Amino acid sequence: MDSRTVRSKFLEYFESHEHTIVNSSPLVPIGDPTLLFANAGMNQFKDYFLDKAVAPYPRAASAQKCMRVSGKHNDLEDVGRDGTHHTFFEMMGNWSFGDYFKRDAIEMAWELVTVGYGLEPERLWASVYKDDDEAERIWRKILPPERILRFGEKDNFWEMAEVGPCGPCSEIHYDMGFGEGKRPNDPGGRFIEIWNLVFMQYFKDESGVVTPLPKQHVDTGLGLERAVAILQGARENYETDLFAPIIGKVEEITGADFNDPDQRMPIRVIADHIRALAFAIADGALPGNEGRGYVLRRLLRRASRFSRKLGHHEPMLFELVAPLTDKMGEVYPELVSKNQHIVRAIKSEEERFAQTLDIGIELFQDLAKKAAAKGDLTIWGQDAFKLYDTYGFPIDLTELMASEAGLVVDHKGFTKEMEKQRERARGASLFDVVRELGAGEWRVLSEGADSVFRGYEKTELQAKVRKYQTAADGRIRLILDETPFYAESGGQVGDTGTIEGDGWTLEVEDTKKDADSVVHIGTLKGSISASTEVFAKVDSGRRNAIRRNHTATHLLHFALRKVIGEHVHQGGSLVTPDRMRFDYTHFEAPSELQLRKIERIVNELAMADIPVCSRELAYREALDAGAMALFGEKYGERVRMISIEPVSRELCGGTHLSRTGEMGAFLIRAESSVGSGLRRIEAITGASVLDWANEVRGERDELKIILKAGQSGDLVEKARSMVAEGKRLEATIEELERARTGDTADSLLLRVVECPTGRFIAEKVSVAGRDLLAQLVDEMKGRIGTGVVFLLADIDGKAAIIAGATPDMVQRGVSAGEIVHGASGIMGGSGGGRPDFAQGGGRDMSLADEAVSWVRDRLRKEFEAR
RNA sequence: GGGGCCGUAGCUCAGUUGGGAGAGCGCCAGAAUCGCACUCUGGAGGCCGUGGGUUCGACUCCCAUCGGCUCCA
Repeated sequence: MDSRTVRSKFLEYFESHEHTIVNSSPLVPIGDPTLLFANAGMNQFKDYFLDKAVAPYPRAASAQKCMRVSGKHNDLEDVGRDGTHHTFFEMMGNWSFGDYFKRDAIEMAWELVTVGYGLEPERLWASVYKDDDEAERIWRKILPPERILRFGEKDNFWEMAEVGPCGPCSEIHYDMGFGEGKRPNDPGGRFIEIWNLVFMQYFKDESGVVTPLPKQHVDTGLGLERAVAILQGARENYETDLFAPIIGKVEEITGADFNDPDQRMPIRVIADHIRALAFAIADGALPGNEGRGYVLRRLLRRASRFSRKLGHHEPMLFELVAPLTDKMGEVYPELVSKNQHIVRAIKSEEERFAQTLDIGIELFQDLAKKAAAKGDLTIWGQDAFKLYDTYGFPIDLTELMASEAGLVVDHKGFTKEMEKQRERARGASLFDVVRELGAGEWRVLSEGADSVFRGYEKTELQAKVRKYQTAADGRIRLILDETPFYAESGGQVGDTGTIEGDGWTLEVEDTKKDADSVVHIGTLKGSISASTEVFAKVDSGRRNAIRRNHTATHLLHFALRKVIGEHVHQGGSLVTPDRMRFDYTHFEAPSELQLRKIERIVNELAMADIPVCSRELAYREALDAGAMALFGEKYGERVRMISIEPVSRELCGGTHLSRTGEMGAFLIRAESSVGSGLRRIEAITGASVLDWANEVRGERDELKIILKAGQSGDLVEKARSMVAEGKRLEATIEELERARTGDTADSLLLRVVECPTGRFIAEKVSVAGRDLLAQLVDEMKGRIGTGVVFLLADIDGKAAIIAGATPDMVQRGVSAGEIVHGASGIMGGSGGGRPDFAQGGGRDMSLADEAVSWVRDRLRKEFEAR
């Protein structure tokens, strides 16, 4: 049975049992900051279990893309060591939202496993939580009692977090028939857990007290890779049809052999990581240096290191995208549509890593040389850590290179440094959590459904207050039964406006979403009374500006694809009343010409004054109609499609114009790079364009006046000639200064003081700059042949002092530095330098003569002494 | 979110207690050649990322900011 059949059998089975089949949510979760990547089938249903939202269907089933690379579920280090751990995998599951419970869940699972998948019942075992008699009773009707086992919290009790829904679970285990172990949960690999059924029936509060939930849910998980391995009789997950094409390609490129025990682990790692990378990138993530991007970077580097272990030093991971896409592209079409993007992202990251390695190797060789010079055979932990921490050079590579050079790495020191680094990061992140606390209790004023959004039709309406609370910063958070306020979502900022009640007004400064509720946040004038009737009014001028910018993003999206190419996809956007920001996938900066073209297309579409239609329909129906769904965005069953025919159909919950003509005008203000493969356009519409034009016009008019270009004069030509003139003048001044310095030099020659053992000049001169003074000192040194030159000049009200001594004088012990030091000290400054050339300065020019005469006295004495 | 490192000529980089901005490659011109390459000679090209501060004086020290790399969360 191939993997596709395993997956489709699962979904078809539950579909035939009244389950709604739900698409996998993207790996990159939006609207859940607690999660780096989707890591379980239930992620997208979390709000239903937490009772924050009502499930639109009583039962559901899905095959969910998952990644476990950080946090509680971190399988990264185990990947490759055995045949069962993965960073990326698919989790199949079925759910009941307050519908069926233990009996149906167990019976359906059993039927699918034995009848649907045809596993021998004799090889199956069940486990239940030690206190769950109900589950055991149900199993007893299916299995002999000796194959039903009870386990404690560790194996058979599930909780979402420290606080939240929890409950016992029951697992189905399969006896592989080989390997060690006598019964499930024994080490040795003979028994494999294939399906975990979680029965959510309790709620655990802060103090650890467990109370029954009003509604009982079921959450199950059956790992696809594991199921496929069992059904194909494979010894491990990597020997199934899911991985075979990828491994085949690795063998082809590197010449390695998966059956060679030494090469098995590297190949597993590569095959696993490429799947995680490709799927994550397809869902909108990119390798980078923080957050989920950083996880991807680490995955890629780990895979790349292992490909080097196989003796392959060129980028190769990107070539594995093709076999993966062939295998899974039909089920996950994003692999196909983003193919080019995925390949390029991976390839460029591989190249970047190669560069990092090159730099690291050089640094390592420096270290090795230094160690050798000291006769020390150790690479110290601090150095190894610096190599790792600052330059990203992998520690295992440092160790490898060290042993090749006959050196040892101070492993203890390295771990110590690493631990220090962890402590720092932990200490810092704890701080954040504290700040989140401190919001007051909710005060409930009326019961019933809340936050029905009316903002598509109206900007003001009569409403009822449901509840409110005081936030930590003293602002009020308020929820209505229905509202015209749009809550921040899909890049569009929240509305502002007012909510007026009986004797009070809330100035709404921001509107946000909490699960399905619309929270109005603002400052309160007066105090909220018991009467719940209010009048809610959105700042409609601001809203209109937002609508213009939002519709513009859709048109821009179209124009970008038309001018730059179909591979362009929206990566994210920000829509505010003042401007819009649009991130898109592309690998190089568009040319000025392309940008002008894009701008023109959007403006032409605005001038064509096309109607903007919105329609609510089923998600699948919308996709069939060719609507563009953005990756990274979570969609419900019913979606809103915004269409501007014939150029644009997008799923979007935002507020839009009714006709494109209302946009007025569209202007691109900036185009820049956000990161590799992602670029950003910032643009404005409507009156903002006029404001911009006026600003530019104002500047132009001012320039005309300043440059005296007149009404008809050519501003550019004028500016050009002025700059040229400026350059010419600078050159002339420099020449004149130099000539004057020359003159000064001539006249200084007349002021040379002759002593029996040499001569010197100590004078106050007038030059324009410090560098000219230095030149003059050099010049004079040359002219007097042997002796000392001391010059002082007024530069911007402060004294610049420079002295020089000819080499023979230096040999005789004269120090220009000491002279400058003394002279500058007199003038309230300081200075120093080399014996042959020194400079300094003073604050008080009125002491110049005093300083000069001090120098003369000192030099006279020195010359007499020698 | 918390650290570390780096921003100097078109490119790769040097710049040693704060004291006159450098090298190699590339570019331009000249010499040599029938011509090209090599070679030799000369030259152009720098707000030392940006903005503050300390100082007589900052590429150098301090603070902020922007950009790149990197580690931890």
